[in-house]
Amino acid sequence: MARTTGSDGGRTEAAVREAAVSLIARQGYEAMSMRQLAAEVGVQAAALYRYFPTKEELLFTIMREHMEGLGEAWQKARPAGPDPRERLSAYVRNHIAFHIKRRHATHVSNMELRSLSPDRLTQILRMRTAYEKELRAILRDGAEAGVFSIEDTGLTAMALIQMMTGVIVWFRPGERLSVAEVTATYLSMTMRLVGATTHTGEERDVHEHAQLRS
Amino acid sequence: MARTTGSDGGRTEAAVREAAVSLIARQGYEAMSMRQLAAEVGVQAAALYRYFPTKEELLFTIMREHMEGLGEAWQKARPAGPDPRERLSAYVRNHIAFHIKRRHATHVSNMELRSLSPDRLTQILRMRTAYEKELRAILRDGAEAGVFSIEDTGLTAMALIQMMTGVIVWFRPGERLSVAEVTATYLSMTMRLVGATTHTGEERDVHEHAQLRS
DNA sequence: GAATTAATTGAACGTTTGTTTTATTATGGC
DNA sequence: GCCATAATAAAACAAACGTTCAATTAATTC
Repeated sequence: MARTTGSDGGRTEAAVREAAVSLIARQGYEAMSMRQLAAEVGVQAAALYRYFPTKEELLFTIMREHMEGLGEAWQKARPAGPDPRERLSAYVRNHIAFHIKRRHATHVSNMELRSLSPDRLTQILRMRTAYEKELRAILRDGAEAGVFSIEDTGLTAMALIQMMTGVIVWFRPGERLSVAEVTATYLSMTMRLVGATTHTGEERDVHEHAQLRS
Repeated sequence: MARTTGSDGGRTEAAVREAAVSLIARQGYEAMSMRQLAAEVGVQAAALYRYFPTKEELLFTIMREHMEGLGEAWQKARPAGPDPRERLSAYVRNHIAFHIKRRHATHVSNMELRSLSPDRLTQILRMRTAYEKELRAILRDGAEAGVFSIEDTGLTAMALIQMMTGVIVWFRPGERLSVAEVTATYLSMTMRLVGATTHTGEERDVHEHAQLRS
C-alpha cells in the first residue's frame, strides 16, 4: 500500500532503465506497456512516474545516453596520429565493440526514432550525424592522401556504417564466431571496400588474407 | 449508413494495402490504428474487416507479398551463365533496384517482424533465408573458382545485404544521386569487398574507378 | 422489376492504454 | 523517538484500442 522495505530510488531507476531497454528492444516501444515494464521491475506502474515524467521521456533518455556513450567511447578510442588507415581501423573496432556490447540499446536507438517528438528526434539525429561525420572525415583525409580509393565519401560512409551496425542483427555471443574473429573479418572487408593501400607496400592493392573459413 | 455508390471491393482492398504499407512504414505497426488506416482509405474501420480478418493478418499479407516479389524479381534477373562476377553483379543490381522501388514495404518487412506470431514469423524468415542463400552460393562459387577472395562466406553475405538494404534508410529519389549512380558505386564497393578479379586481367586486384565525387 | 449478393455504415463491446491523485509506509537526520 | 521526506501502492480517469453486430443501401442477376 505504500513504501516497501528496502526500497531505494537509485536502484529502482537503474532497474527501470535496464528493463525498459530490454523490453523495448524485444517488443518495440509502442508494444511495451508501462504496466508490463513495472511488473518486470517488480513495482506498480505509478512508481515509474517518480523517475520519468512520461513514457516518451523514458525512451528519449535511453537513446540520448546511448548516443552520448557512443561518442565518448570514440573520443577515448580515437588515435592521436594522423594516419587514415589507423584512424579507420580504430573507428571500425570501436563501432563494432560498442554495438555488440550494447546490442539492445542500439536496437532501440535505431528502430524507435519515429516514436520521438520532432524536437527530440532532432536532438538524437544531431548526435548521430556528429558521430558519422568523424567517419566521413577519415575517409576524406585518406582519399586526399592517396591511401584510400573512394568514389563518394558520403555514400561510402553510409555503406560502412550500415554494414558494421548490421552485426547486431545476426551476431549472438557464444555462437560460431567470437567478437575478435568478427571484428577482424569486418576490418579486412572495410579496408578492401575503401581500397586501402597496404601499410608496407607502395602499390595500391587489396589486403590479402588467408582463407580461414568457406 | 450502408453501401456507398461506386464502391468496389477490389479497389478498396488495394487501397487498404497501399495505405497500410505507407502508414506502417512511417509510424510503425503498433502505432497505426485501424481507425486511422480506415480514415486514410476514406472508409469506416469496420469495412477493413471485410478484407483482412485481423490487423496482424494484414501485416502478414503485406510482408509475404513483398518477400514473394523479391524472390520473383531475382528469378527473372538471374543470369543464365555461371560466371560468379556476373551473377553477383546481377544480384546487387536487382537488390538495390527492388528495395529502392519498394522502400516502404521493405521497411515494414524488416522492422515489424516482431509483431508477427511465431509461425507467421517462421514463414517470412524462411523466405528471407532462401533469398540470402542465393547470395551465399554465388560467393562460395566465386571463392572456389578463385575469382573472389573471401574470408567467411556467411559473414560476407550478411555484410553485403546489410550494406545494400541500408540504401533505403538514406536514399531519397531526386536528391543528390540518381539510382543509377548509387547502383554503380555500390557495385564497385561490392566487387572490392569480395576481392573480385577484374574481368580481363589475370592478376588479383581491385576494380579501379575514376574519382567522381569527394 | 424482384431477388440476391456485395459493400459499407454506425453503434457498441470489453480491454487496455498512459497518466494522475490520494493515501500510506519506510527511511535518514536530529 | 520524532519529523520531514522519499518511495511506493491502490484506485481511478478518460481516451483509445481491435473487433463484432445488425442494419442499410448499391450493384448484379435473372
